[in-house]
Amino acid sequence: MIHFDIRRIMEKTDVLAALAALAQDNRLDTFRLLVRAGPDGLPAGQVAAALGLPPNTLSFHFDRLRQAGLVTVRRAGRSMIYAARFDTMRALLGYLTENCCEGPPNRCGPAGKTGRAVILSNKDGVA
Amino acid sequence: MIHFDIRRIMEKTDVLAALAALAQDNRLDTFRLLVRAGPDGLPAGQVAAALGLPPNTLSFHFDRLRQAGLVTVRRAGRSMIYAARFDTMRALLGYLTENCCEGPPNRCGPAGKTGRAVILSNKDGVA
DNA sequence: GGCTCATTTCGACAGCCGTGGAAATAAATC
DNA sequence: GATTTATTTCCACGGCTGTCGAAATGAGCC
Repeated sequence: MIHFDIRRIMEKTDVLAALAALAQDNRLDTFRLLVRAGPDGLPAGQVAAALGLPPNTLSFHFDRLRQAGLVTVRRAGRSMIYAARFDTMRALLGYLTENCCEGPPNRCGPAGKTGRAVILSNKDGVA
Repeated sequence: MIHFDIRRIMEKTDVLAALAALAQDNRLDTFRLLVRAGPDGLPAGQVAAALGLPPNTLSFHFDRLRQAGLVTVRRAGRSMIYAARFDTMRALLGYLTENCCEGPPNRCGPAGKTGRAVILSNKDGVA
């Protein structure tokens, strides 16, 4: 049996756009909300209400997310319905895993397995 | 048998910092280079040479990466040696997978399995 | 101590970002 | 067509970002 795995590898420029889109408080919240909402998405107003953002500000952020390929829009009556694009998110994770997690050898397999403790938030970054 | 999986979950603020740190051309390049270099890291000058960046500019970016917890520094003679922090990267991927990839149900399992094609870079984001 | 090499800090600058008020557009409802 | 509702576009503003020249720091070497 043959698998069609015709999946375009994400270009670095796309990755940068997606990262920049998610690297903002309100946008990350927005995207997470859409993710939880699933593929049917949510009307803009509902997101605005949930996050307590003025509609024009939110519109600005939606535009960023859309240009980064992280959400889709469709119109339903007078509402604009935004939905997360899981394919892009998956591609982003793929890129990060492949390019930013594997020295030789892969250092980003599931962490728990080895029983090694992972201490985070060492802001100084001094070893 | 008992596993010690004592791993601090990344806070949203840490996630934002890491995303912002990676969402920049030169910094993403820098980090990828360090990842490929593995846990021994690379002296700053070597990175500067590889990427063709003036040393002060690179220093600026290293600082961002360090504050985001994505790299460590140690001094060796007169060189500063930077190394990628795989634990942070792993935590970031964990956060993104959990918070930005699972609607109900998880939509970010490995893509190829279903044979579904994944078309990317639809900049318009119109379905 | 003086000299050189590696890197960081300082200071300045143009440009992008996030925000929100006000006006414009788009669609339903009467 | 007029009104209401949902959302976007326009505009302006303060603040942060990325860059780089110039000076400062730090470490090895003679």
